[in-house]
Amino acid sequence: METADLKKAGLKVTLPRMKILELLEASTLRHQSAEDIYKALLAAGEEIGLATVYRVLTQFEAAGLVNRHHFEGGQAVFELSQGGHHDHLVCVSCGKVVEFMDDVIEERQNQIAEENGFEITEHSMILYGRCPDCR
Amino acid sequence: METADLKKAGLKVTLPRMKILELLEASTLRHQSAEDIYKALLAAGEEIGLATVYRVLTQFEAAGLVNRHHFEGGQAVFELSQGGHHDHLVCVSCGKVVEFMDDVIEERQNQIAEENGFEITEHSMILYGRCPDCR
DNA sequence: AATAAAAATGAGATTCTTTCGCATATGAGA
DNA sequence: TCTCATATGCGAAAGAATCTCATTTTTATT
Repeated sequence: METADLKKAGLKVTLPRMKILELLEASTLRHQSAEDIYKALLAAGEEIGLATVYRVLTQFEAAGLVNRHHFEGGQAVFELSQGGHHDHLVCVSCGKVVEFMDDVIEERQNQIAEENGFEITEHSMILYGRCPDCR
Repeated sequence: METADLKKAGLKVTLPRMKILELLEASTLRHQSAEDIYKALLAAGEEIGLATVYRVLTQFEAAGLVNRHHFEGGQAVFELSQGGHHDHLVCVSCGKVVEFMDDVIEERQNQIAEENGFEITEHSMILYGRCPDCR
């Protein structure tokens, strides 16, 4: 991913946007809050305001570059939207996040929506528990 | 449900707690925010503070009397926890909420948790879309 | 029924996350 | 390089939920 992706998304190529995109790509943590990203940028010597981080992430989300999730407890987290749709397993103890995708569940969801006459726009499915390391 | 349920839950029988419980039972809306409840109480002539509403709902949740859900966009909503576990279909247009329960999905969730070595404590599954009336 | 101790309430202050407003700075095209 | 639309940074503001603490209400006891 690079500047071309920003242009393609109809976004001007600005320094904050590039830096945030780079950080998302370089980071080992796939799920980060706006504040995490803000602090990481600060630590890297980039002086980008928190409001800008929020704004840019929201734009990235609208452009389909990132996804936003509301895991329980406070801040939203953002992840680069590479690799298609998936759901999450979140460790309530250490915060580890595992992504998964299950066709059976996806299919049942559609079926349930249909049975109720709903036209699904999106869904949020998060399993909370204790990961192997924390049990 | 009545005062006995409060005692059973280890909660003193106070006027705010009784009124809130009554309201939850009497209301046609099964999913309400703390503020909704606060306003409904006000409208009914009960002078119960918002902080108390939050406190009481949190206690009810801990006691298993109500469930709290974070649908997207703002406030948490609360529902009387009668009728066992279920998930939700939420209309993004009118806010209507439909409850559902699917054994296939529940089973797959457990399986996925197991495959990943997780011990599930809870889960949140919400399908967003447009309901029949809003399509 | 009266009383004392423990617990709950109300009001406002406070925290936390996110957004907004506006003056200044920056990027893209001429 | 110049111009203009757009983006940024900062502080203010909004929204949701919690906390503090003086006061009131319960419950248990007499």
